[in-house]
Amino acid sequence: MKHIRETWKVTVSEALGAMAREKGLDIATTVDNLVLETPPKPEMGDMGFPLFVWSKAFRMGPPQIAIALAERLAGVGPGTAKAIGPYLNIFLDRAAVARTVLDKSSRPGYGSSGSLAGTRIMIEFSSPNTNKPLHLGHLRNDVLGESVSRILRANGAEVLKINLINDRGVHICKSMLSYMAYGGGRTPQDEGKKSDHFVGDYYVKFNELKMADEAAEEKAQDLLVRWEAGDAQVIDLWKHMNEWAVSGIKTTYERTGISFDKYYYESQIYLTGKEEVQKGLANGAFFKAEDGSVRIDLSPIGLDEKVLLRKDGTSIYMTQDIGLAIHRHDDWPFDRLIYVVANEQQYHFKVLFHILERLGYEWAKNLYHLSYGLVNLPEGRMKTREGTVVDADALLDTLRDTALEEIQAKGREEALGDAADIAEKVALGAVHYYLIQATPSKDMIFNPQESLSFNGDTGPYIQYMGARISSMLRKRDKGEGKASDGLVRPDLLAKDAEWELVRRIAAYPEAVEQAGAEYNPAVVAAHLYDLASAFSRFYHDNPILNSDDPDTAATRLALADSVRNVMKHGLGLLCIPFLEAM
RNA sequence: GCGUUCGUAGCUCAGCUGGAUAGAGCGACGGACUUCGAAUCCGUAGGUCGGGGGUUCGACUCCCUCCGGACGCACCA
Repeated sequence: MKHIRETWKVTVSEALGAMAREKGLDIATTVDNLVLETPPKPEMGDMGFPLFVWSKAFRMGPPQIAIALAERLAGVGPGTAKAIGPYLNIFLDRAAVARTVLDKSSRPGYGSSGSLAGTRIMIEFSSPNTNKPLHLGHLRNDVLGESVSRILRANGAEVLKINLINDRGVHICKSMLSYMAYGGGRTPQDEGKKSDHFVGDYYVKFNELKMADEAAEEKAQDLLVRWEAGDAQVIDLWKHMNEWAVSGIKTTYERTGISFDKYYYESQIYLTGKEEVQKGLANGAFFKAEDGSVRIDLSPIGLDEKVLLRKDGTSIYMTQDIGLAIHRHDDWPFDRLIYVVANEQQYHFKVLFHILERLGYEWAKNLYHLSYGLVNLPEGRMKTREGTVVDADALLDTLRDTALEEIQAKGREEALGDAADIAEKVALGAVHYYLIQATPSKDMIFNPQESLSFNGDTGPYIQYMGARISSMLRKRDKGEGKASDGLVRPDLLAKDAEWELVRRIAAYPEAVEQAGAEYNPAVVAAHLYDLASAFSRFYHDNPILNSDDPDTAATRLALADSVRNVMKHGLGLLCIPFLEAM
């Protein structure tokens, strides 16, 4: 489909150029000046060139230009050019296009491309703290990062997914201190709790501790100092609690299908970057302030000053990130490094990227902050202090249970075999789709009930369409219907109803490409929903397996199979399980 | 105060980077199961695209300005 568009762009720009020469006009008629879009209605054609811009130069009305072009291009293909008002629209040869689309889309990798072949992209996401379990906000980060990674890979990029575990700092010490006070040496196993929740509960209990002990905050600070000094007792406890937290978090990753190629631990790298700052001081990128701290003047980007090393020489968050970025580029030279981090840190990244540029790293321009918005609830904002944070595991459990109830209510347990497993996958599809369908940069409201709804723009709806098609194909394979007596005939797909599906299948690879270029999985999500709903309409109105005519049955089943292939591929990119039945 | 960002149907979101009559879903109302799974489908109502200027043949889209929300503006991470 894409090459057809490119061909027509060249054809039309050349025709415009020829027209200009004949009229003795000097007009720049390059392909770049041509806009090609999709007409709002299928009966207007498959693609169209608006001709308004050429009006002045040619001293002709756009409709006249359209007519002149259509005459000039009579007989030129692929398809036919027609003047429709101020537009030159292209009507494709549906049977011919259907033939190639059906052929391509019946192959496994359909939707993948090489548009990013040869590029190495590092992507950092999730980056949890080890003092509490994952919550709804993390789920957005995780599915965004994982999905973008998969989309980039589908476009041919070499991707390295990394996770920076935030395993040190005062917040970690707080849960440790709380455990020292209330834990009594107990383990997650003792209490029968998922280990990250076990740790998180002590972090919450720190609030109680503060009530009981006014010096709690100071003691936490003190614990941090002892940790940095390598105090054996502190380190030992830290290791235990950290392991509990991390292993629990990894369990949730497994549950949601998130994975990483490499883990970085803040405890191991928090001292890096100091040398780099010294180098910057030496070459004049930074300066030493009167109080002895090392700073950078950010006036070139309209900001103030930023401290990079405290007067006592200790480093801060920024220092660490400078060192880490350089370290990573040495480790694995990338063409692009994407940080999937909430939008509240956009200032941090703006400064970080600028600093790296000032330090003279030309690759600094290849750093990108994939900023995403907060997830709120219909009831309002999630607040840690008010205990309104939605725990990721609990949310998935609730949705899974609701889905299971629905399966039971429909009496489909028998047909499914492992109903609990299906319910879990529906829950996952519900959450992931809901989180991914909104534009990443915007804040969003997550409505759990709505996400699980089986009709509307949801994950389960798309899963359901996939299951229905799968069901049909199973029946064909068992010999039901007349399809096996028929031939697949693409010419039967030229009617509006079928063509609607063909063009969506044809456009799918471009959606994947666009999603990759924009780092926006929502593009794929929207495409899948459109496809699913178009298919739903189609099979409601038209018999497929049960067509009386064998050729029609065979052809429509082939079309359904292609729809299914696209869904499978697309849902895979969005971390949503494809279901054969539900 | 400064910076970034968002404001589209009652609610949740799209809108192909400036083009054809601004679209979906939910909710509301009304329809469709002796037929491939009704966890579905169809129809109706609902809009001054936050307000006002400007650029353009053409603006939800670009510029300015005001209003409203969010987030930042640490020697926290």
